[in-house]
Amino acid sequence: MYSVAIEDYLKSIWKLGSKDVGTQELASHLNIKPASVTKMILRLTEMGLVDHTPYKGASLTRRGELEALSVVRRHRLLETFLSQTLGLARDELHVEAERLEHALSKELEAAIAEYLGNPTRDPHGHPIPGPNGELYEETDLPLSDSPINMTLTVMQVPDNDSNILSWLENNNIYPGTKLKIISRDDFDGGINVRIGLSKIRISSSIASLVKISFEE
Amino acid sequence: MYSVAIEDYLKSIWKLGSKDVGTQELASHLNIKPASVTKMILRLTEMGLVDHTPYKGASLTRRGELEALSVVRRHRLLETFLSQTLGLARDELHVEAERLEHALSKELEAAIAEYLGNPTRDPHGHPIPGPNGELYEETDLPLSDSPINMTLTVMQVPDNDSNILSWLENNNIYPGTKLKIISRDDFDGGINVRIGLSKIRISSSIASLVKISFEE
DNA sequence: CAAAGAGTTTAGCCATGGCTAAACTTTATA
DNA sequence: TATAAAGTTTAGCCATGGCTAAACTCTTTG
Repeated sequence: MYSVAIEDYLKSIWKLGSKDVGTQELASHLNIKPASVTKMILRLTEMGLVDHTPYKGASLTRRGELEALSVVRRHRLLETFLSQTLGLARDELHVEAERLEHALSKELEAAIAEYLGNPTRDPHGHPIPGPNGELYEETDLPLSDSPINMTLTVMQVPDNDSNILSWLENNNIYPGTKLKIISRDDFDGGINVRIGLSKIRISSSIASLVKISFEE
Repeated sequence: MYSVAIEDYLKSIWKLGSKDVGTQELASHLNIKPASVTKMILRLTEMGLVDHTPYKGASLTRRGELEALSVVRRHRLLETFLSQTLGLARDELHVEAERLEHALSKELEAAIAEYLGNPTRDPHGHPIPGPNGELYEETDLPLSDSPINMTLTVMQVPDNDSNILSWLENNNIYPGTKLKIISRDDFDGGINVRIGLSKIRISSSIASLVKISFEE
């Protein structure tokens, strides 16, 4: 079993993409100083969880990736569980899962998954990796890049910013919401959207965090 | 927020009673060497959580006691929650709660307590301290010291030994079970008990871990 | 009541995972 | 293309919380 710190590093590298991740980028994501990151990356490399090219960046090995997926699975199962059982609001889930994920045994993970009926999405719409790291193909697209005048279904909202989340919630934007882009403001990429009867404006930075699909 | 290690020390001292706890006793309870315990006890004393008399032992200050009760509350709420929601067996609960208890926020603790209807006993029958450390008077008595030929109600079983727990469970002994002591073996304190239609023998060491009441 | 034994503490070591300051690479720019 | 800026690494420090070996204190017992 890996330490909390190690699990957090792997999860962060995973979230920051499949490319080589820079020391600084990782450091700011983890709220840690770059020098500390370098040191830990060396240890993770030693452990075979990460590949590191000095001055270039780090990426997960297959083993590291599987471990990261396991952490992500626990996190998203916990969010789903806390939402279902306790009815926590979408913007409270992340923080709680963030700590509990490190204390979840394989057995409890399995019991929760079964209780929930092996869900494939968490309450933010994020895909939940399978018990062996299986992750289905993502086809959801950023709202910011979506075509105008089509009915879109919100599939994913961000999980880690409770301000954004409660703003979205207050505007009835969450997985399942149907909406239509009416127009796009060329100067800054903001979009004007119709949801049911109301019209709202969504800034481009937020629109890029919301993912949609065209499916019914 | 205190570290996992500190929370474990406080909980252990609390469990080992209100008297001064010796270094060795604490060490074996925590699976740690005595020298390490001494060092930590000094730190806890520094922090005002423990009173320590060199070569005598340590006991909790009021602040330390409140913190210990908070950990115990989280542990027992979690056991109750995992039992209710996921239906985990009584002998699986302890191990899981043992790790989760350190990752539970005040908010989640409150949400769980409310969901459960503010229970006062966990699935092993142990009293759950209130949110401010309130603990009601214990009146349950060890089965080993109980009178013969009276109908007794099992109130508490141990939580930390899954072997004993599953043995008890297999013999239908858990909180709520009615039983009657038929006779006591003088040579070793073992007792013979009737539960429903069956008769079984319970060794004195196990009988001392089961607590009963005379109430209906 | 002195010495052995049991229990406790001290001293000093180690791994983990942070930090700052300084050195070193790489990249971008004048 | 030399140099400044930006990013990365190294060196060395610290706290936490373990460990062993040795010293110390208390209690027990011959």
